[in-house]
Amino acid sequence: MFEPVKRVKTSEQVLKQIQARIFDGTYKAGDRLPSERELSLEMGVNRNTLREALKKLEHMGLVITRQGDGTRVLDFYDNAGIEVLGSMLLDEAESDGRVIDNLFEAREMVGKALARSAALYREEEDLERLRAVVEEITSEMELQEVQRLEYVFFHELAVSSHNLFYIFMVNSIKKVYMSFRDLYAATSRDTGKIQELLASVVEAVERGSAGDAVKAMRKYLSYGKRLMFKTLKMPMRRK
Amino acid sequence: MFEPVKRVKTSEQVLKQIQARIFDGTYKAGDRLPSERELSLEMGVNRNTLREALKKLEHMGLVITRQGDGTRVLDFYDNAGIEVLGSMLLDEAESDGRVIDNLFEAREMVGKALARSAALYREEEDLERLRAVVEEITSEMELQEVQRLEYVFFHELAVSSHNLFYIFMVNSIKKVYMSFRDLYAATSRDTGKIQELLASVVEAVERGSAGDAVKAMRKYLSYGKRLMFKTLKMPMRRK
DNA sequence: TGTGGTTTAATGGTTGAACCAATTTGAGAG
DNA sequence: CTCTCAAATTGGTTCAACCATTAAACCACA
Repeated sequence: MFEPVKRVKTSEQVLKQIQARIFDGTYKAGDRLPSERELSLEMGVNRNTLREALKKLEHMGLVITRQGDGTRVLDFYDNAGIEVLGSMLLDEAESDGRVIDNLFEAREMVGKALARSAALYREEEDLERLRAVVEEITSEMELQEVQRLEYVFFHELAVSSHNLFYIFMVNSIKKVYMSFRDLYAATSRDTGKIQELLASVVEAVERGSAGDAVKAMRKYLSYGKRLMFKTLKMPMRRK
Repeated sequence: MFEPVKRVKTSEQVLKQIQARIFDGTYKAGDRLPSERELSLEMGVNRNTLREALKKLEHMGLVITRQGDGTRVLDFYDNAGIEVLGSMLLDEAESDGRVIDNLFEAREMVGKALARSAALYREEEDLERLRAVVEEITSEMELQEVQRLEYVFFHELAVSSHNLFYIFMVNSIKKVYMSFRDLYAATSRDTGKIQELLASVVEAVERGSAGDAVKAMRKYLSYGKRLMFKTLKMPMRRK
């Protein structure tokens, strides 16, 4: 199976370069970046293209731009939004396992919250969609497809909770996970077991039992976590 | 006390206009926006300026742009990231209280997770910073300043958890809350009580007792929630 | 001495026109 | 009906110029 050729836009390459310098500390918090005219000249791109990259950095909370002054680097611990985590994973400067560990802890927190809230607030139509997703999982599927359905399941849980915050948060998280999709997809899984675990979540949600839904979710989460850490040959270090 | 004068960039106004049309359904999911040349002409701005706005919309997950094809509207329930919630609040089309309710439920979930994780993983230096924030709260303070410190407290809790995901998530949430800062700041509060409630969270975190930290956090959260709903003259509808 | 006004230089914001590159469309060949 | 390829459409990039804001230097005056 071939991978689709990825065309990289110029502005995207520019973005990555500046971003890398922020993450590795070349540009520190408080520093002022060279002027747009200088930067564009140095990188050999047009000022408009460079500006596109700067705008995205600003939106991510990595820099702040003020007309007449310049573009300054922000402390990303204080300002960066959740989508930055994906970029950091790709730069893999922090890939000592700490970030992965962090992600799995968050996954647990979010998963439980979704299960609980869905059990409390789901409507009839929600149940149908949840069941449909679980039944769609088959053993002949490619791993990437199973993974996609697991995301859809989380999304449908969020929708079932009827909480806009949860819905958008799941979307944000999905983008982060997409960054290390390959790694995740390399983890072998028993699709039958996954289907079974998710089905029991749906069952509890259907009964409206928040406690059982959380328990079922925990089982599913720990199964995935165990497999992942085994694949990574990484110890589960956190409590 | 004066408010700083807000200068609105052209591209920002363009952004708002298109965004509004997406939220109110004028542009539906799947629709193709008019071409950049058309839109810029119609709005009376330069194509580059318009493109800046489109780029931001794309980054938010509201549209997708493909060279040669065009710019298409996405279903924001499936694609929008968490930062969109702020924009939706401002457009206040959904301000029937539902979103506020959603936010408070999420606030509870996040708050507890932070308290628990901080109690488990905090270091000595973290405690000092947490204490410092709590002590900084005084009764003579303006409400906006108290509010800022409450955000700082959450941020420091996230830092204490040593979980990058939590840190960035708090940053994202902060941006959402900033959108309805005025409303939040209009809620009268007993700063002494707040200080006391937060202090007991710190105390539990210091002892490393996750259970107590969560309990203390719950007290603090429900105090703020009660006040807010009273101010809004809104019933707490959700379970 | 310092307070406020003015000038100047640097920086980002916006504009306009032109051309490049990807995609879609549809007429025409087979 | 299907395939091919040229044309039209759309976003991506470049170039050059000018506008708006900011900060710093300088100056006048009390």
